[in-house]
Amino acid sequence: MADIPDRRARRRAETQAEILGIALDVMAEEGVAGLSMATVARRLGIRPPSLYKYFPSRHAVYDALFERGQEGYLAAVRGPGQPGLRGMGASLEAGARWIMDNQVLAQLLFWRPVPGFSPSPESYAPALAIHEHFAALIRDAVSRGELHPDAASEDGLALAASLIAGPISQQLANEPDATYEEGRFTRLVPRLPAVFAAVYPPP
Amino acid sequence: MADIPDRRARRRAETQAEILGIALDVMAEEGVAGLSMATVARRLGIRPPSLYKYFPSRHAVYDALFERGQEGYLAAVRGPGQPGLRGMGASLEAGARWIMDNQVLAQLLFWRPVPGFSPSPESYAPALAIHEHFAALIRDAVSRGELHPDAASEDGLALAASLIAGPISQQLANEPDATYEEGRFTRLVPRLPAVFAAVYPPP
DNA sequence: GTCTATAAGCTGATAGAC
DNA sequence: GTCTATCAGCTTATAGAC
Repeated sequence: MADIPDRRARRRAETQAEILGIALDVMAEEGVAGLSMATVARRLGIRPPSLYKYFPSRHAVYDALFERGQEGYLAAVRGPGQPGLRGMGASLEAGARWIMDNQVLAQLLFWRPVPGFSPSPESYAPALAIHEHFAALIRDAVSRGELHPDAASEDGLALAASLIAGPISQQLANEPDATYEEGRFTRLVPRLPAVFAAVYPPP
Repeated sequence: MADIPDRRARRRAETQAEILGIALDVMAEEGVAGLSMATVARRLGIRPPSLYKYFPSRHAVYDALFERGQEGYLAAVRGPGQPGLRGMGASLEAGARWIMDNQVLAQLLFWRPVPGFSPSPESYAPALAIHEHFAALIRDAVSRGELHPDAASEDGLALAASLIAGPISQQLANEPDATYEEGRFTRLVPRLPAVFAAVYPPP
């Protein structure tokens, strides 16, 4: 008998995951801000009121997607697991690929397309881990003598974040349908470590 | 008698401009995608149907704003009118300031926040002039021996566009309320010509 | 947990009198 | 050119029966 609540919780979690998947589909078709609870309910095959048993509001759906997105992006940039400047390049490329494969989530994470929605602190937490991941890679590259120590300064980190945001932002806005390989701007991503090293050459 | 149609046309153009101004206010408050014709009409003090005498659809309002934005941004980057690498820096800074001062228009221009809206070819035309403006500045810097000739290649232009898009995108998403001077990312803009020159040093 | 029913209000857009 | 009236439909969200 004790496992029945577990099964219920599992079913519930599965339904919630299904709802988030449908929500992503709707956002891909109608725009990130065009998410409608009624549309999601229709596609899931339930009535709109029943949806509110799983998510108390539309914003709660956005918040869950925001968290899922942050965790997906964090996992992507952590994936390569190589050290130093080479590791930075691998992380940037993995992150760029994840963004091109998850454009809707990326818009939710990196732009502000939904009026009135701000992520909850819990959902925002992985963003800090992402920042720390790149900071650690840069510190590692500095200690290996691949970069000038100033690269690990606040300005250096801001520049690194901007270097990756640039091509990604251009690609999403101008050629959203291109693959990572085809993209006129994603093609620049492998060059970014060299750009960064040119700005902060080792002493 | 012949001037009466002119006066009518002028009044009409004034009303249209007023409508676009109100639309910008609404978008600033409700999000770019949250523009509502009824809200604009209410604030202008007319009934919603009357609005359709000035703009045939909601998309037409977006299109007019898109064009106004492109022209404003073009005027901003053309403003400095200095040559070479120094001129590139001045244009980038002027463009970044314009964007921070016109964030709603910038979102419409550089992101894709409105599902189903694509600018008409006429409204998109100034974008080509903007591209050509920066291409000419880079060619000029090359001919002055400030940059390697490769800077004027397609990849070089894409990199230049990405270098400016990066800090701007980060600033808008992470610290939209900061001024140009305060911003953690806009602060990087004056360094961008040097970054570009470090990637394409003269031979 | 899902349903019916419904609230309360919004939307973009149009017809036709004045 | 602006108005009233209205269409046809949508929205988020809730109450309460089953």
